[in-house]
Amino acid sequence: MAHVLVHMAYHDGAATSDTIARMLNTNPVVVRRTMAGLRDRGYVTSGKGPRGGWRLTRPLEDLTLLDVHQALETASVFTIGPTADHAECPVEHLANRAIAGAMAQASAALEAALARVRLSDILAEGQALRVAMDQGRPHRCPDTAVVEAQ
Amino acid sequence: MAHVLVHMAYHDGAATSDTIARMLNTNPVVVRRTMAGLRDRGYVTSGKGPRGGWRLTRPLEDLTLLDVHQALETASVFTIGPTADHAECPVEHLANRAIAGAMAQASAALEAALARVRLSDILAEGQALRVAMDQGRPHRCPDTAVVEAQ
DNA sequence: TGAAACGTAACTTTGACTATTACGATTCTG
DNA sequence: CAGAATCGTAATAGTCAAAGTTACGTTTCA
Repeated sequence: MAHVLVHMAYHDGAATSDTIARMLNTNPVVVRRTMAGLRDRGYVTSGKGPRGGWRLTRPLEDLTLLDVHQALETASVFTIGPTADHAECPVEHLANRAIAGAMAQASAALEAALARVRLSDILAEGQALRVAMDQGRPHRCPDTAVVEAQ
Repeated sequence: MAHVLVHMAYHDGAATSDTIARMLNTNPVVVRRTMAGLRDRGYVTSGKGPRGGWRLTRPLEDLTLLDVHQALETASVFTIGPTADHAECPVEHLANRAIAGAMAQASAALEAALARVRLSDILAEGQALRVAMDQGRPHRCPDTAVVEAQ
């Protein structure tokens, strides 16, 4: 999604779910479901009807990867974690607490790292690319020429 | 598994896959598959035949949660991560790099936190429990009386 | 020798996530 | 106003990896 938001910033007009779906090799309904999280937080707006679609409400400087992540987050970020096989076993309890503590530290580190990256920073490492996009020269995702065309 | 290893340390003789499976509410084959990772690293040994089963090869002081985690790790620890929808889109490339960087930092934090916890530390917070276990008074996982019995 | 264990391949089940279909509601344009 | 373009969302189906099962071979002890 970060990828999509960057494209949107350099794209005139709204981006339809259909267009974005092609960018992500997925389906417009999935895009709507996903973008809904961003809309709930006010980062984008959606419009119906012709000329409708999705628009950024703020510059890329004002969005961090953490913002995006939290807007989309559904479940835990980790594939591991404490279990509840025997909730009453005191050994398991203590083990779970130790593991949860480690995960909390990792989680905090992840959020801090994501918060450090503004979406505008993403292009910073690709100077040539940024210049091209600032000048309106269309950049295209392969196989989705539609996206930046128009 | 950390939970199981602690139990094993206070348990005379070997623990069979079947016994461990009951502790985890799972199946002996799954236990063997999982314990294999620990055996490969030399943290436990397995024996066949009567009196066979799993045994710790070292005291809990010499095992950290990181050791256990790395022994069992199969895939990524994260449920999120960079995609490869359009490998050739430079914007996606840069976005992926930024995300991968954040994940690497979180991953390092997780490993550091896990490394700080020795399995012997797990019982440290439950003094009364530790004393009971040190004195050989059987502690039992509910529904798995078998485990510490004998 | 026979029962107790592990080792492992093969197959099945489960569950979460993704994709699809369908249809209603809204909005723009001519 | 008609009609097409879009989003919103419920319901259903598909996908895939992890977990669970079954089956059977091998080893080891008494």
